[in-house]
Amino acid sequence: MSAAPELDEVVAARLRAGGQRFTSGRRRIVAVLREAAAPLTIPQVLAADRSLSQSSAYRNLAILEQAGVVTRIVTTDDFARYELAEDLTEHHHHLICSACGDVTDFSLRPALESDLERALHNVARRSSFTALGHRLDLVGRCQACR
Amino acid sequence: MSAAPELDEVVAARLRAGGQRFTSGRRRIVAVLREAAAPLTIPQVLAADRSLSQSSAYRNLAILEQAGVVTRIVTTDDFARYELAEDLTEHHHHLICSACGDVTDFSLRPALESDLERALHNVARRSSFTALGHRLDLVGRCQACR
DNA sequence: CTCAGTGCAAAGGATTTGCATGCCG
DNA sequence: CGGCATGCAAATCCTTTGCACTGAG
Repeated sequence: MSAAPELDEVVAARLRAGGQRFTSGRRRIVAVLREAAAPLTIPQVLAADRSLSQSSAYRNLAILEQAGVVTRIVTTDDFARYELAEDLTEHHHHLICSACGDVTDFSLRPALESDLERALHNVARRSSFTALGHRLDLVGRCQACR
Repeated sequence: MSAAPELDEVVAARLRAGGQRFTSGRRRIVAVLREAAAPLTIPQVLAADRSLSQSSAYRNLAILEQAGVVTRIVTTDDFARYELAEDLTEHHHHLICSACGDVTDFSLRPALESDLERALHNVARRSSFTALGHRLDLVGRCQACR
């Protein structure tokens, strides 16, 4: 056991709000994602905790996503990746390798970030969209795929 | 409106550069994408031009992507979407509906856009990544999905 | 003629689902 | 006890591929 006992509480609360339980399988998934430095594919999640079963992992990640606990991202390969929701960690962006689909995190200068935020708010207001958030990815080649 | 005959020439040139031909099937796909206001799924492309066959559409879009003529994007649903490459149109961003996966285009104030560009360049330089471009999406709900 | 491009049908593969069983509340 | 969660295996469905044929050069 380690850090952030509060994370578990927030997660439990969000699940409860959706009429869902914070079962041990879901707990283990959240634990894996918390330790990860970047979004993980489901095979990676399964590899990180062999006691998880594939179908339950898929099912539980879908439920955790609905509960607003995790976010699903899709890059260039055939695997979806999951990470903890931004408000459970910190706002950040992704460096995506266009060759292998792998992902690394990065952040922007706060000043620029808030300019961006403001501009996007205006865009959303002018459109018929209800904005929920934004996503900024830097696309390139990772060292391995260079 | 009519036409940009020059678009065809650029496309032909890029295909030739990769040792590929600009066949009629590929020509029809490019025509469909040129008319579209937003990225299209392959079913949408096929519906727009019934003379296209599914497997060739998949194959040709993959080839057009390699040739740098189109870009493949993935949103939240199960369908990949394609649009003409940015340098064949104009740099723009996407409003993505998190419910149905549909996409609309938008642009940013040029000043902000270039600040962003600069910042991302720095990020890339500091990482072990070779930057190829960036992607900024606004995620929300479209009018239809609420 | 040759070989890339095409279309059909069948295969591939990540993700989803049916069903019987186990466990939390 | 009742119902949701789980795990296995089978089904789903977008996408890819094998193969025979056609057409451009």
